[in-house]
Amino acid sequence: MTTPLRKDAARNWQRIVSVARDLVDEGTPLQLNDVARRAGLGVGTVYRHFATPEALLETVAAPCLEALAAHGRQALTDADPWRGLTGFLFRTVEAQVTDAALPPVAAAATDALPRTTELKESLTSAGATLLARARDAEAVRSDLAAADLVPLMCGIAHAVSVHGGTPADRVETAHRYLAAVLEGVRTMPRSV
Amino acid sequence: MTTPLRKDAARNWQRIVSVARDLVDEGTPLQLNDVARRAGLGVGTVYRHFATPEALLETVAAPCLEALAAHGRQALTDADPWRGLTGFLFRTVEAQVTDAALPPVAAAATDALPRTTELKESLTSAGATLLARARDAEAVRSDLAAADLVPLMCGIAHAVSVHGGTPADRVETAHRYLAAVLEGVRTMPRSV
Amino acid sequence: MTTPLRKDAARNWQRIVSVARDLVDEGTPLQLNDVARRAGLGVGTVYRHFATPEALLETVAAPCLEALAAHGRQALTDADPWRGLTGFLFRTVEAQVTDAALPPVAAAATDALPRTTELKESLTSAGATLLARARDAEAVRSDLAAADLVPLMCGIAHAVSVHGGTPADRVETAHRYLAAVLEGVRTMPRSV
Amino acid sequence: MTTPLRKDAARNWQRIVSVARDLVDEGTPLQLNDVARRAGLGVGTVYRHFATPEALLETVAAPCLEALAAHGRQALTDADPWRGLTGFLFRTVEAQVTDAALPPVAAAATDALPRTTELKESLTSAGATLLARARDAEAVRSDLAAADLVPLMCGIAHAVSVHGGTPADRVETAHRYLAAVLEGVRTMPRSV
DNA sequence: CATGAATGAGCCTTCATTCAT
DNA sequence: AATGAATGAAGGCTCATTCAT
Repeated sequence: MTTPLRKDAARNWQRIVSVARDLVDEGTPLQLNDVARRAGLGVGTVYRHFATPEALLETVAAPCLEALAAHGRQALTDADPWRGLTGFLFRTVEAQVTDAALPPVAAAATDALPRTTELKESLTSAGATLLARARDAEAVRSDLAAADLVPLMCGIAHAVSVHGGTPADRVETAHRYLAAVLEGVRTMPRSV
Repeated sequence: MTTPLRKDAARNWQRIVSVARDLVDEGTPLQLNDVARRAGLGVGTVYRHFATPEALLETVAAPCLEALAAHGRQALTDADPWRGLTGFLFRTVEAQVTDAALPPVAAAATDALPRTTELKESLTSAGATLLARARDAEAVRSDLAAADLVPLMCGIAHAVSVHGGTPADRVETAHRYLAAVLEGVRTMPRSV
Repeated sequence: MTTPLRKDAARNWQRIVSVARDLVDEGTPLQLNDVARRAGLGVGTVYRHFATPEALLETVAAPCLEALAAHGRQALTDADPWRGLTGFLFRTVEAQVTDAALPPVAAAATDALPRTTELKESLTSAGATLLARARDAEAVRSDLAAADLVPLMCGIAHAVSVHGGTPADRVETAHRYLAAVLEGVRTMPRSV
Repeated sequence: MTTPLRKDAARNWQRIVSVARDLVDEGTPLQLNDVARRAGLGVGTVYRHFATPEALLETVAAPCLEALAAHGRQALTDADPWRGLTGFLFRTVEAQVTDAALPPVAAAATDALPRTTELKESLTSAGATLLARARDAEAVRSDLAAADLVPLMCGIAHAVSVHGGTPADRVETAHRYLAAVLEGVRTMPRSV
């Protein structure tokens, strides 16, 4: 994709992202100066790699977005449209409540990195296709639009964080909330 | 409740709250210095009345919370438990997407003012009672807990804000999302 | 003019201006943080009084501009138009080479403080009137425009600073340069 | 003079100077990092060729200084000492208001490159000789010293920049100002 | 009670220069 | 010779909060 970094630069890049990951995990707001200090690097180095906190956050979130996108592609091969859609959405909310880097990236209207935009578009389009298939199979009510999927996932993630609890609780809560929403938008009575 | 304010103090209190309301409405972050300047008062005066920005925000949100609480009390008198519950929840989400002061207050784990805690408890308990009645009437699935109501309302409000749109759009979107969730938690065969 | 400052605020204001005066005199660039440190005040205090370095510099320059403006008004009463004009211009260049705060303020296209604009306009208009009188008395060539006076004063001041020398030298050099220019723009052969 | 550069090094040198010329022309401050980026070269390469921004600026200014020096030599051959002197000075101010690289180089008390010092000395000495001849011919007042020529040219250029206007205006203004000064230092009764 | 000046930690960002690759 | 990553001092500015008047 991009020019490969020099070995030492790559090591610093990794160190920065790793420190940022830790900060995100402990709920500390990402501040580039702070990251630099913790990584034992000059501020300038951090700024060279990541022009803004958002760019760094998106980089931290990227692997998880990649994994979701991969899952999205795979879900499209599912023979059962409903199962494909719901499986994808469960994974998505799980990711959102599990990885603190995701919610702000998912909710942001504009992205700092083109790669983030690509990934988000990939996810959006996977969701849209999965939804269209489920609708074609008459498994989903017609008043659920593709444009509602991202907001709903963000909403559920937010609901979970308001609910609180341990990480394990949170995953379980996310499942319950998503199940309720899915129950509300599916066509046929069936068990999830 | 509290010691009545001297007339001039009361006027200042009003002026501060009114300025804060305007700031909230225009999406400006509440800064007490800023409020003081716009109100034509000294910072100290503002601090005397409101120890923190949160306290001021809660004061701004209070009337709306009062109204919701009143509606909650009234909903308890509804002969139809399902209608009572859903009416209350629709009002609640409407308020959240309509008044920018509410979402942060609703989602906060701790309150700056005792009055806010009272009001939130009042709402929570109204919701719990309405839910219990609906469940007793077998209108609602048993896996929806009282502790889920607030998170779900916050989640829907957040989903709406991610979705975006004009204020009117937002109300409509909030209705759709709440309708989906309610559809997912009700017991009876759907009517739409 | 403006609301009188509280006594302590006035003392800080004075201290800031005085520190700034010293910095200007020793040729140090005006930096508000620096001023704050030297004045033993918080940065915020300096920023409260002077929003930008330019505002502070203009404040430092103001007394000198006031004095020039006063001289300008007095020069208008001189019975000899040529003497009025040249006296005013000599004072002006003297000030420019004597007070390091003046050249940047005089050359700036836009001012930070309204008061500065007023003073500069006052000087400009005094110069214009003095020039018009001298021209009416046929003491000055008609191709010297009012709009040339400020540039010429700035130019002479700059020439002097390029020439260098002790402060006393500089005043003398300024006189020589101005004398040459005046010799070039006057109508009648006469000694300055 | 210097060791001849390898062909690629020479190409880089050219590229750097050319980029710097563009930056100067568009009024952008010369920053070596910036130059490197625009030239598609490493910073190190730029630093190898030009140790400081001043050295680069002087290199950019050099051709123009060379041309002036050449004109100075030629002016010495003019049969009319006054015409030789004034022609030289007109050229000089024109260059100063036309080429943004010159004023800072001309006004600097110390040079980064020996070559610059040579060129400036060449110009200074040409001016001194032209002035001496004009004085010998009694075309110029005796109180104008050789050491005044550079300051006066710099002063006029500065006056022009304070006056402002389009490039064409500026040349015309420069002519007027120089004409006034010359008028003030010449011995003969005026013709203009 | 009201005032608003003062505080200063804290964050952001730039850029001249060095030096490992 | 060329590269460009790294450095980190330096400067800019904001804002929540205190406290003398």
